[in-house]
Amino acid sequence: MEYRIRRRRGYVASLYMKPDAVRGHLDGLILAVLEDGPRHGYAIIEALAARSGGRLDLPTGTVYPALRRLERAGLLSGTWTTVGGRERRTYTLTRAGKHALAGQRADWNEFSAVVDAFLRPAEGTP
Amino acid sequence: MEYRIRRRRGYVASLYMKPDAVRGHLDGLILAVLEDGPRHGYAIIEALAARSGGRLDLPTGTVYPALRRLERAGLLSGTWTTVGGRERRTYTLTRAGKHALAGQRADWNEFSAVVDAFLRPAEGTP
DNA sequence: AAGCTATATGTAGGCGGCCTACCTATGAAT
DNA sequence: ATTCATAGGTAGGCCGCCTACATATAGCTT
Repeated sequence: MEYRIRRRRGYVASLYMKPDAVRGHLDGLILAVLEDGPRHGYAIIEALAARSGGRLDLPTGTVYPALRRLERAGLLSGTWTTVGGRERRTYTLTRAGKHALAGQRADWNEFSAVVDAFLRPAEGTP
Repeated sequence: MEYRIRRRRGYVASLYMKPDAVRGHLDGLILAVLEDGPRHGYAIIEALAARSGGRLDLPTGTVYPALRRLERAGLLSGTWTTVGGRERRTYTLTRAGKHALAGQRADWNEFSAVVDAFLRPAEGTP
């Protein structure tokens, strides 16, 4: 069932999407992407889309403010670089960011286990 | 790691809790509880706590409005009963509610698979 | 008798995180 | 020339959940 989070450009994506689903998990997703190495914002959005099979298609208005927030929080460090005449802000996971990512993983494991206890059992048993 | 969602009474519960985590999943949790049979609000809160090992301790101000909303939406039907001199509003899953629950399950499975792709892999491998 | 706890339901108001909608700019393709 | 992909950004708003509070009965303790 199609369940795309959000269209990057344009209007509504799907009838069954729930934009609120990422609430409280966005930071963890971004930190996880940056674990593979430094990336700039646009590349992060693409990595999120790629690794989720296109299901996670976050708008720039969601990701860019989040990156600045995470940088202010000390979890990321950002530096300006110019590639092919275009300005990029490349973000790198800090030590604190790695620590925060570990916490996000623990939180997600616990949370998803809790919800699984309610929403998983009768899944494939008609 | 302690990760309780919320205290039913009193103030803050835990340093590491994320109250926003249930966002967009609350309806599914409630519907899932009522799948086991009709229950009143207070019993639903207790069932959520019991089946989550105490990690899900939702405040009444969260659950009661949600129940009324779900009833208005036609997913639940509520009836007043008196048990031991106390008024109870007992909610039952409607046909539409069962259908919605199935949708919530599908949504959760897809969503959790997406987040797992980012937050699960390096979990237990230091 | 008074007080507290558990049971049971509810509302008003607010907070905050993400989204919508918009803007700017360059390089490449049509 | 215009459009698309790349790249970054902000302002304002929505809405879902939470906080805090209010109400009431039953049962237990002191």
